[in-house]
Amino acid sequence: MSERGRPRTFDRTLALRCAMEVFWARGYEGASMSELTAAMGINSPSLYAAFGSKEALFLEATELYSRTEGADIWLALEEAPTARLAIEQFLCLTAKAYAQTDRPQGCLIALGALHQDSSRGAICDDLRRRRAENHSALQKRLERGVAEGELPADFDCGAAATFFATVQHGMSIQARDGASHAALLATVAGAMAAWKTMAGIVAA
Amino acid sequence: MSERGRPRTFDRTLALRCAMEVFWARGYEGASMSELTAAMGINSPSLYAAFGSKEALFLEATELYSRTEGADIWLALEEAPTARLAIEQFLCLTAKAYAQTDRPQGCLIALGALHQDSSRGAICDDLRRRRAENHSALQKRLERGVAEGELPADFDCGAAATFFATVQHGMSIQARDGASHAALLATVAGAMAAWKTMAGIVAA
DNA sequence: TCTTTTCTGTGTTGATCGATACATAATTCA
DNA sequence: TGAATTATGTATCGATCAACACAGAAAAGA
Repeated sequence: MSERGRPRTFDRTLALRCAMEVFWARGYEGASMSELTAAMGINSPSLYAAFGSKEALFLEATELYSRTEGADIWLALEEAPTARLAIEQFLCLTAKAYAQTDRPQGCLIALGALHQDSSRGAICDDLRRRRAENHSALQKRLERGVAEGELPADFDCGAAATFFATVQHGMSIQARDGASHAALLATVAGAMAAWKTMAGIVAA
Repeated sequence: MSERGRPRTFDRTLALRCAMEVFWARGYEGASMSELTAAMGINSPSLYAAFGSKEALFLEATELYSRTEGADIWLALEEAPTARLAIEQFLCLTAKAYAQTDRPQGCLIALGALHQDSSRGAICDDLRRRRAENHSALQKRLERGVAEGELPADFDCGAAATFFATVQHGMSIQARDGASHAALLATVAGAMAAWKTMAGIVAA
């Protein structure tokens, strides 16, 4: 915990947030070191001293993204009184977040590194793991709905979680195409229209 | 139509198909010239003589992709007897295509260039235009369903087209995560579960 | 004050990027 | 056959990539 040596002249967390925005807008390999250092307001050696490598910086940036940008969405999923409201809140908050124009559109975790490359397997694996965690969170919330009697016992929580996660991923591409909040809500409405049938048919 | 000069020693169409697969797997900027020339079996000057530039090659590759890989999906959309079957076929054929393991997973047009960059606006614009065309094709098929009395007059064809197009885009990411055919069909089932509600609520 | 430690800015590294110069080979036209 | 034309292979081009060497600057401990 000592502070020997020359102190850092930049805010590490703030610099990380700037890096996150660059990765968010450009993707992992689309973000060049010069673009990153320019956005962070530091020189390349300072970046490497503070974060290790471009790859390590990206992993820290996605971790920050998960903790900040995605927090309210996944919190709402847990705290909504019913599974149906949980999914609806989850999708509506996604639509709201993806439509904001003061930041990159869509999701860093969904779009950050879709093209596998031998040299960046760790990046792809990390994002894939986070997407799998999101799917798991959806599935668990649905299973809670089953346990609480809201959904029928034979409701296929895994398949439903896959569907809603896929809709959210599609919304990232939709947002990248410049979709408005209203257009994203049209997708949400479509996804929620499936709810009644999914829960009902199995129950009937 | 003359054939003056030394004849080309490679099959231009075959080389283009190889380039298409590289772009499909790696994305536009993820595909390097050395990777492209290796896959095409030619040297860099031959590539530039035959196609002009990396950007022009990509545009030709996406055109080939549209005409070949996507053809049956969009043909089924037009030829299905009802709008409902058209959408179902559209999604089922998508699931089948995206799950094939002998080619890259997901859609080249959906995933080819998601990260806007000043130096490749033409690429993004072209793919965005093709995605908009796909949305338009879905909307027109739904409007035909309205005209033919299958769907209520006030059915929101634009919103529904947005929803189904978004589901298809999400399936590209799902496929990139290694989803099986069955997993993709779970998403299709979810999307089709929305149909009854979407058509019914408006009609009621 | 002096040593140690850590950070900063300049400048540069080898590798790779997309794209070509150039000489040669292979074909058509005259 | 010879001139014109086009493709091929080798060998690069300048620019940019991610990453780092190095010397000087700024702090703490002695």
